[in-house]
Amino acid sequence: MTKLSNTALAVDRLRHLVFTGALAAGSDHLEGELAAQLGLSRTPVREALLVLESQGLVEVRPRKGVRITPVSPKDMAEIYDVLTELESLAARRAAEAGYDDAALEILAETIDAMDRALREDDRHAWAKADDQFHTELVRLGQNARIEAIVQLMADQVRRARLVTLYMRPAPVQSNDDHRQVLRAIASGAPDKAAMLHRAHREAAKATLISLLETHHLNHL
Amino acid sequence: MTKLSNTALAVDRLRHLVFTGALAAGSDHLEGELAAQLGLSRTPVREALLVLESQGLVEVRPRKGVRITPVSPKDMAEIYDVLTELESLAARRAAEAGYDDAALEILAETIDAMDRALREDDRHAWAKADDQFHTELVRLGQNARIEAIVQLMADQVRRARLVTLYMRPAPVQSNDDHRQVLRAIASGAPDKAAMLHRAHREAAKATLISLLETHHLNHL
DNA sequence: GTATCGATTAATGTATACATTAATCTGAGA
DNA sequence: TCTCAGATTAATGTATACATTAATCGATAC
Repeated sequence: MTKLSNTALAVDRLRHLVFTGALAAGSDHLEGELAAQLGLSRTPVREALLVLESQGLVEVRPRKGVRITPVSPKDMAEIYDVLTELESLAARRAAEAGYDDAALEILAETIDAMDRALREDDRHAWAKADDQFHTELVRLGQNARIEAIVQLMADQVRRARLVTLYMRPAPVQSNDDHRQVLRAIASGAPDKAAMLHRAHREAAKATLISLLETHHLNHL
Repeated sequence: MTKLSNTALAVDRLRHLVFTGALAAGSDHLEGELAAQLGLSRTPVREALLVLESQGLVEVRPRKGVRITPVSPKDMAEIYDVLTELESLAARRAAEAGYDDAALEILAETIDAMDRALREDDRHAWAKADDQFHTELVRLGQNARIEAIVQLMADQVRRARLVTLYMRPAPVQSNDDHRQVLRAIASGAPDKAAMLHRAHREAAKATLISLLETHHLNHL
């Protein structure tokens, strides 16, 4: 196991604190306090905060502390729009690439895992498998920039899901959507794959936004 | 004029050095040397390099110096694919927004500037106005994340244009494309605006890639 | 009572000294 | 001659001391 630099370590641990909600959205924190909390000097913590800022997770506001960036319903709409466009292109490119069943094995497995999670009513396992489907789909699209951007956007969605995961009925439709997208890719139908995936993301966007608005969740 | 921090200053100056080619693509540089060159200590330079790394302009490679990230034709294809998707959505959203002529004034002006530049055969002025069109288009799309991502991708394109700007015939078609996109937005035709802009970007991608390949420009 | 100017202070910004590390060099032994 | 262990070294990584700055508090003048 190769040793991490303290900066990399600080990035990991701060990300974890944000994603678990230990550092709440909208809250402010001083560099010195965060450094003390992590048992490091300010230098690696400052560097970590710059990285997290470029990932959109915090805002460094001189003399006011770093703020954990809150995400509003409008932000979520923006994020889903980006995901919709870029993942749909990835689905198209994956279908164009002519992958055989072996190459699509991982994608198929994520759908199986989602089915299993749904049967056992394990939402966390479902969310994890759902993430893996989207990650693998984008990987198959063979565009490193799309992979990186989608990863950033997915991070933000994950923060919202902390709150919403248990609020809605079992996401049966998603599993079905994924299966259809996989079929379109396997059969080499780019337009169909793109269109199906677009519909999948647009439906997810509508569901999430209305959930956030209904529950008055204005900053996650 | 509000004073910049040395970190922000280092970001600006290093970006400038990269965009002018003073720091060549693929070249390696030590933190200490860059700091000396800028007349700063290593601390703000290190911080600036982290920012530039998140922008995809450099890669920090411990003990080997920071490398100015080279951009290959494959990279350019990736970049254009991202631009195509996100800008086309922006064009669609701009058309949906129902802007009046006053709100579209800036966009129209950039096209006039492109026409003028073309008449005077001033390629730099043309490129600048072209950038402004795309920036303004995306602004009208009202998605801050798309604005940020497009800005990053456009930065990379700018590096390639350093080399290619004078290699090809006068870009007459672009001005016409822009005018058509503007018309579609002004007349509130989202599908048409998106489709026209997509075609515009796809044509630009094809032109650039073939130019790079013809001239064997494998890392810019 | 209020507004403004200045002192105070608490935070970030910066330089620097030092620790750590991985690449290179060197020399002894096979 | 080749290999490998250890020393050397040149770079980055980290802590810390100090400089700078903007917010706050308070005193004074109106």
